[in-house]
Amino acid sequence: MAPDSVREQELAVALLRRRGQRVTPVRRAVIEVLDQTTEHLAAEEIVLRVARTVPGAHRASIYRTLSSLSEIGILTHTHVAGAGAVYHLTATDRPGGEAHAHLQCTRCGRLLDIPVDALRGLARQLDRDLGFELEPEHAALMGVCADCRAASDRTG
Amino acid sequence: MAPDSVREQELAVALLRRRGQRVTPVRRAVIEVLDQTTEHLAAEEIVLRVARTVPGAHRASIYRTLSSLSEIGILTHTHVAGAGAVYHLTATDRPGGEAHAHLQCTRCGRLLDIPVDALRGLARQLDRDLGFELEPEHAALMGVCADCRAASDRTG
DNA sequence: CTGCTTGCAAAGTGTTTGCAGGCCC
DNA sequence: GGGCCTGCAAACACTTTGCAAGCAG
Repeated sequence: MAPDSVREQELAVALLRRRGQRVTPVRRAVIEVLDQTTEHLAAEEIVLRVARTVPGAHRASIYRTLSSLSEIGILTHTHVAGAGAVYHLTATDRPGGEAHAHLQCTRCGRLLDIPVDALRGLARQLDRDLGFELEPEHAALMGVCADCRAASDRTG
Repeated sequence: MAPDSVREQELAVALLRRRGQRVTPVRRAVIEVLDQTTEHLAAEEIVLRVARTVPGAHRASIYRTLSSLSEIGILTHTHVAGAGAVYHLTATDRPGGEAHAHLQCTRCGRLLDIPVDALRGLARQLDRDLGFELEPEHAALMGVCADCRAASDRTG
């Protein structure tokens, strides 16, 4: 495991403590699982992976953990069509961990990341016009990805 | 019922026929329910309202209808956090039926409409950079609404 | 020790599916 | 009449909840 990862996990753990939350094996495991990937994992997938290090860990505890960690801001979750919520560590300075927004293809369901900067203009506009504070990381924009467009061009 | 509504429904029915789909009481009822409101209705709410005109209508049939009508393009659905999908008639020229995108508040869950024009610039950018065709009506952007921001300003 | 967290089981919500019969066209 | 749609019931996927025991601090 890269030193960066260890540091990342410790930061998260420290944040937990600072918020008066307890550091338990389940919580450590959830953080570790999410720290070991840049993917967006569904709760069920996290359950599976946590089971590898904490065999007894129960589904419900993990859901509760995901919820607590999201509240504190350690995790970010996005609701995607057809798959419930997906989770990832809130972006920090770790490599590949830049803040990003999400695009989802309505045809193939694939999830794409885009830099939050792409939404900066829109965010400013919504704030100015409606007083709405956009949370770009939380955004899930739907549409048709390049591959699926190409496919339908061929089909007619 | 306004003449506009009647015409709107007939357009939908005609479109159904044109696509070789059958026009049944359940389908008529679903279209009628959605035509009588500008709200975004959850499937379950549609089930309730359809029951008023077609008492025997079954949940499953209505879900299947919602899915068929969405495929044809008569309906548009948006996935919202914590409430599954919400449906509305695809925007046409009817009053209050302009195409719109959706904002959802992460605090209070409220759904706000914004004109699709607000996303025009972003859509162009995504198309140019990624070949991604944004479907603005399908978009559900998350953030904090003005009311909730005001509330948290007060609370600290 | 105190009480936040966990494990367990069951219920809850939202949606889908297989099948036989019914109705639209 | 042929076959798309419907009603029914059960299954499904995802998540939440009440409770007693356990462990972190």
